[in-house]
Amino acid sequence: MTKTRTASFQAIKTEILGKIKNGYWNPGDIIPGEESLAESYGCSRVTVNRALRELAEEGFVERRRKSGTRVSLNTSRDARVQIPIVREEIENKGATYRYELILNEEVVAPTDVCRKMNLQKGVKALHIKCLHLADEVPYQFEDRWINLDHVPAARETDFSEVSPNEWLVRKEPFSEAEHTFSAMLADEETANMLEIEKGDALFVVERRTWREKNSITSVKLSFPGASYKMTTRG
Amino acid sequence: MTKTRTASFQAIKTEILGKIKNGYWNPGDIIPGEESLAESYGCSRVTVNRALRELAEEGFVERRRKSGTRVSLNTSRDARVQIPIVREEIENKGATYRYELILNEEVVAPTDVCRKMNLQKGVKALHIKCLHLADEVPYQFEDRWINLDHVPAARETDFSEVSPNEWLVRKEPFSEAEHTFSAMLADEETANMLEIEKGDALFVVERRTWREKNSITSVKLSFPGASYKMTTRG
DNA sequence: ATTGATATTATGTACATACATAATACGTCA
DNA sequence: TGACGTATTATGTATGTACATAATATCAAT
Repeated sequence: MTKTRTASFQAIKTEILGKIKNGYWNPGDIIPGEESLAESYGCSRVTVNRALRELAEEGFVERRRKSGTRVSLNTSRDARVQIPIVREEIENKGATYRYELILNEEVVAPTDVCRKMNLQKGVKALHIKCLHLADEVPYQFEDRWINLDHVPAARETDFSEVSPNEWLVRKEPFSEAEHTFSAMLADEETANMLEIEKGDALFVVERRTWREKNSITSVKLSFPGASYKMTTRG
Repeated sequence: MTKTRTASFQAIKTEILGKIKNGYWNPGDIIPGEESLAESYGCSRVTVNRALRELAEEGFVERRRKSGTRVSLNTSRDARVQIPIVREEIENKGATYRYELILNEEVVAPTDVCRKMNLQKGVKALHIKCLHLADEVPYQFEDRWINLDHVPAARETDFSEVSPNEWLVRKEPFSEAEHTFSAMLADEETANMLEIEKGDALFVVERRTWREKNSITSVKLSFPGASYKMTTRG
């Protein structure tokens, strides 16, 4: 058992993580208790506790009272994806952002939208279509529905100036969201908008947004598959 | 300022999060210091510290010494994606998993693979292609390269029995990975393998795996875009 | 044997306290 | 005015202590 000089929870974290990564402890193995680790690292149990707690949050170990701490069996991988605001994504690439409103009307929501947004059948909702361009090249086509019951202010908003996404982010900053990624072939409308061929590949992100169980918006974002990639960090 | 009865860091977390979500504190606002919160919640500063620290980790607030804690401007959204092992993904759907090895040869890696895996030009690597089926229907086509310098044991492994992914997960459980998602059109080989048409949409996950800066493997996983969706939790 | 009460144990949380550290504010000196 | 050192301040971390809680182990009663 190696002994470290300093006794910071960070150092202990990396120390333990190292032993996990280099196979000193294998998946499924039980690692020593907090008390005993504290002693061998020459620090208090609380410090070891924090190190182990964070390692558990990060998925390296699993902890159970009475049983102890064991190295995770690590069956699935967790990846964090950052889903930026289009404008920032484009500007970060050094390109000029432009936004174009295509459609903005209050209509009865179709069945699939009602289902996704938990709407009563026959209820009207705000339907918005718009296009985001990078250096005048179509970058993302957005097809959105907004629940007017929970976001009535959307009715009086001029979406030819602000994109609905940025408006909503400011209006409902801390809503919950679910994202779905998929690939599909471009239909005629989307192809026209993105200036690609019908039948080209699309990378599609669908996002549903809620605030305290109340559906706020549902949006389908289409990217030209040939040029778009989404990468995880870490 | 509402006063909670119990003084647990969890309760304080939800209390503060509530005030952020319902707009009592807006993005950019500074929230009271730990000391003052501790007093108003009737607990110690350490407890408030933990609540705020976790809120910061979760992205709701940003903290800086001396300046204090402020509500995040929340410009981009973070989503966590779970990338499961194919076999488990299929079995969790209640389908029967089958695996088929298509190709397994040690050859000179092409330029793009060398670049991705940081290999010397002209170096040999292990090239594996295989297919994962759910109830005998092709589900995922896998095209993988393994760095034999860092995983020499792969040379003597019989990949007709174990899939390379599962073998690697057991061999190198805590490696780092980078994932890239994209959409493309199926080429002839992939279409044949997945029993779809050439030109159909593919959802593609590319994963590069490292262990302490050493490239281990690089894999391209292709799913029929029409049937595959990947969804985030939380 | 099965059940149920009880002891044991490892982790989980809380607190008072102390010191560390980063960033800002401020006042002095040139 | 501007540069630089110092005080101030809010967060960051560490420790000893205490009690809470969940899960297992143990043992007695039926």
